[in-house]
Amino acid sequence: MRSILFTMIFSNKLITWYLENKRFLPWRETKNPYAIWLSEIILQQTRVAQGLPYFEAFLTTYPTVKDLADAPEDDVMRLWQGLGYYSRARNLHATAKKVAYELNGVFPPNYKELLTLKGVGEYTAAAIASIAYDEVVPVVDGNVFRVLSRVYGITSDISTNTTKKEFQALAATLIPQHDPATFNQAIMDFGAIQCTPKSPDCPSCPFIKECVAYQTNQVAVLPIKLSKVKVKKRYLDFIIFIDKDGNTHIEQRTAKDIWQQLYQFPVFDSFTHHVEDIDSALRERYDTLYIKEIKELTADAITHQLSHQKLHIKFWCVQIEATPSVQTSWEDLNKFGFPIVIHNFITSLDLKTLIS
DNA sequence: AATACGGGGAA
DNA sequence: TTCCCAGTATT
Repeated sequence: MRSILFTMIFSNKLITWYLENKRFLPWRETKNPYAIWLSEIILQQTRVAQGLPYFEAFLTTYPTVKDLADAPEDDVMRLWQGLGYYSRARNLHATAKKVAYELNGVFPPNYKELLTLKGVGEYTAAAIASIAYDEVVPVVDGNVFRVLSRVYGITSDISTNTTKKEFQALAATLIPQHDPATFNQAIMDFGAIQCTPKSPDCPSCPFIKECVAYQTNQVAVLPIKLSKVKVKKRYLDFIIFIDKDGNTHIEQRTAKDIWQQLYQFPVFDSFTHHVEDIDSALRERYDTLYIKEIKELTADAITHQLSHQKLHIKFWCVQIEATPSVQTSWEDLNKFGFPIVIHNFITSLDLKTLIS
C-alpha cells in the first residue's frame, strides 16, 4: 500500500485532470436521482457514445419516474431496442413502478437501500449515492479496475469477487470525504479518456512518475483478466409468413434465454444446424397450413455475435392462405421491440419484392 | 465462483 | 478477429 501522502496526491491530481478534461454529459447537469439512475442503468456495459441517444430518448419520453412506471412494457422494450442486455429494460420498468407506487415517487436515499432495487448492483448503487446524494462510497467499474491496477501495479485477476473487494477497499482510501461525486466521475472519465484499454496516452499522463505499470512496462498487460467466455454457435431460421392480405405473424420471446420479452418471427432454433427441409419442418409444426410458396431471403446466413453465442441466422418468406395464429400488419411491426438483427433485416426489406 | 446476458466501436 | 464498455442476476 502506498503512503497516505500519495493518496492525497492521487485524488488531487485526478480531480485537477478532471476539471480540465471532463466530458460534458447531460446527466452531469442534474442532481435528480431519476435522471442519474436512468443514465447509470443505460451505461452498464455500454459506452457513453452508444448510450447517450437512449438517455435523451427515455428522458424525453418519460420525464418522470411515474411516466416510466405508467408506460406499457412493450413501449419500454421498443425504446430500449438495439441497446442490448434487455433485462436492464425489464428491471428499469419494474423499479420505476416500485419507486412510483411503493416509495411515493422517491428513490431510496442511500447506498444500502438503493441496492435493494432491481437492476441496481454495487456499482450503480455507489454511483447514484455518490453523484446524487454526495454519499462517500467509491464506484468500482471497468475504468476503476484499469486505472488502479495500473497506477498501483495490481496483478490480481479482476474477474474474481475477492479482487473486486480489494479494489473497493483501495478506492475507499482514495475517495475524498468532501467531494465523492467528483472523484468517482473523475476516475471513470480518466479511465475512459486517458487511461484507455488500448494504447493509453501515457506521455501526457499526470501519473507518469507514480504509475507502477508505466515504470515497470506493464501497462499493456494490466489489468489482468483471466476469465474467458466460451461462445456457442446457434442456428436460427426465422419464418416470415405472408398471408393473402399481406399480414404476417410475430410472437414474443418469454423463455429464460436471449432477447426475453422482445418479439420475433416464428423460428426454428438449433445449437447444431440450420433446418434442412423447411417445407417438412413447417408441415410438422403446423399440421394445417396451405403453403403457396417458400422463398429463402438470405443466400448466406447472417452472423450475429452475442457475448456467449454466435448466431447464424436465415430468414424465410412463406406465403400462405392465412397466418397460423394472430396476424400482424406489416405497418404495425414498428410498434414492437425486436432484436436488432431482426429489426435491421425488416428495415432492409421491401414488402412488395417479398410477395412478388 | 461461474455463467448468461447485446450490441457496437476501436485497434 | 479480439477486446471491452459507468455490470447485474442467477446458478
